[in-house]
Amino acid sequence: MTKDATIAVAADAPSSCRACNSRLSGLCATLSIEELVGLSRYSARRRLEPGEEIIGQGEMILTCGNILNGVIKLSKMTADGRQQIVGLQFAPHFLGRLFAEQSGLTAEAAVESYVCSFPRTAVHKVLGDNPDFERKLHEQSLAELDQAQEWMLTLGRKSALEKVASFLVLVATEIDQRESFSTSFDLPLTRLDIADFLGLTIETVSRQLTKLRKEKIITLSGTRHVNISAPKQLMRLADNGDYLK
Amino acid sequence: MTKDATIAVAADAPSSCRACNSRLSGLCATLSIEELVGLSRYSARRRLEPGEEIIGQGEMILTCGNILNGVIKLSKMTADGRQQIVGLQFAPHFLGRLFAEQSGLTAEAAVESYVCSFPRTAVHKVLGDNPDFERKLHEQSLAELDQAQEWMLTLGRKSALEKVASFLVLVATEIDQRESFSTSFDLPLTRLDIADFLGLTIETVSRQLTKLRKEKIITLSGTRHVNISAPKQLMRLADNGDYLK
DNA sequence: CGTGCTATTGATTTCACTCAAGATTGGTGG
DNA sequence: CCACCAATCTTGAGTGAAATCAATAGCACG
Repeated sequence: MTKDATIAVAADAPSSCRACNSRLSGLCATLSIEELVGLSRYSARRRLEPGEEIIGQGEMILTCGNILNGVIKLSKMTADGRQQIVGLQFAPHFLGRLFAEQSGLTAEAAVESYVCSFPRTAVHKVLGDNPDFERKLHEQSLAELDQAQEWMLTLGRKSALEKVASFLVLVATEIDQRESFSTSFDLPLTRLDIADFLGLTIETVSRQLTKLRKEKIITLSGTRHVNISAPKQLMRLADNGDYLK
Repeated sequence: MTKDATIAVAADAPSSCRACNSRLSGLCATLSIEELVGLSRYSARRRLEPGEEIIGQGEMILTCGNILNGVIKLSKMTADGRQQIVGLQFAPHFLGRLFAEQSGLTAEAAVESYVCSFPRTAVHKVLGDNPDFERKLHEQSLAELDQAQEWMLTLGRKSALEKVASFLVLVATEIDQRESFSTSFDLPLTRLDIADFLGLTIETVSRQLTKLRKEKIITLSGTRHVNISAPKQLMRLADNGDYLK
């Protein structure tokens, strides 16, 4: 293939992919133009309402895809209905287990979200041909494992106040791809979701937020918007709360 | 290569690999004889005392390897010294992050253990050449993620009694490669380790074990040996404890 | 057999949960 | 535009499960 041909083909990148963050920094960055075109033939952009389910615990996995925008929560339930959120996924995360038949957890939109989804089989094909793709996917899985293990420390060993601080730091870090730490943002979760993520009750979450507000570490406007006025203190509290009781 | 040559080479499998479970069902099952011979040149069998550290949180990752025997605990600590065990690894699990420079956690032997370790660089070489190897490693990472997420549910939403039951079920399931559920085994962890795994204190762990003993679900001999007399009840309790208060 | 470590048991405290009102909020229709 | 409504969130009072503090008991080692 000549250099000119390459440029000509590059111009043929699917229009929907050109402005996409997954193409820039996500999984799609590992794809050739040909693979991208091939995949995009089967792709579907989908809008998800808050609370709308992508897949339920125990269901067959038929699709996978990139988060374009929004926040997806992954959760598990006990037999008697207690719920735990085991992961929050932000753009441009790739969703979907390519090697499993059944989903071990429920994935649903926490807020209005957009995903670019593919049939599992189409992605499977790329996986065999493109080692970079599998590598990137593998690295993403390992990053997810790191986050899960970090969160185990939070769930098992931190106080309620530290848990809420840890949650705010997590959201501040992940909510906006363009910033490494946002000091002003809307919470992507309701109080109930936050409680299910932290292993607490909504009342306890509310009390800890009030405490952070009274300590002038954050300000709240409405029920969703957070301003972090003392990021350093919040981060210290998230790691271990011994400087403030 | 002729068939005879293949057989001749097969006979040349390193003697230390012939009886090894990793070769049978672990990561080494994906290696060719040549790769196996190549790697085994750099491999070292190492004995670990209980409590002996393989790598500490924040240290450089220089080696990786298979667990031949024993149990390795992975843990994290907060700035002020609270500890959480974030994973237990049994044979023939492969240990070591091949894509990270620094370890995010501490890995140490819970009981006397044997590992077959390699320089990271040697394994990295195989990784580039052998897609099956990366696939297997990736699948192992995903299994680890599943376990971590399952444990998040345990940490966040289960009572102390349910947590201890969940731990016993986990050990019964993993301790012996030859059995899918052992009803008689030695605990690989001290009470302190169990507490650090479950996000509890040693006193609470002890009280819950006593409760299980009094309910005739388990019997204890000495401080380490457990007999599960009512596996069904224990499993029910591990999922959710509403049948026994 | 001590001796030291690990585990159990008991008494008390504390933090987060439960139960119970209210207060905001944001959405809807008069 | 404003009043009302349902849902979500906050606050308060009391309870309870697990933590803490404090002995005691069991076990494994020399």
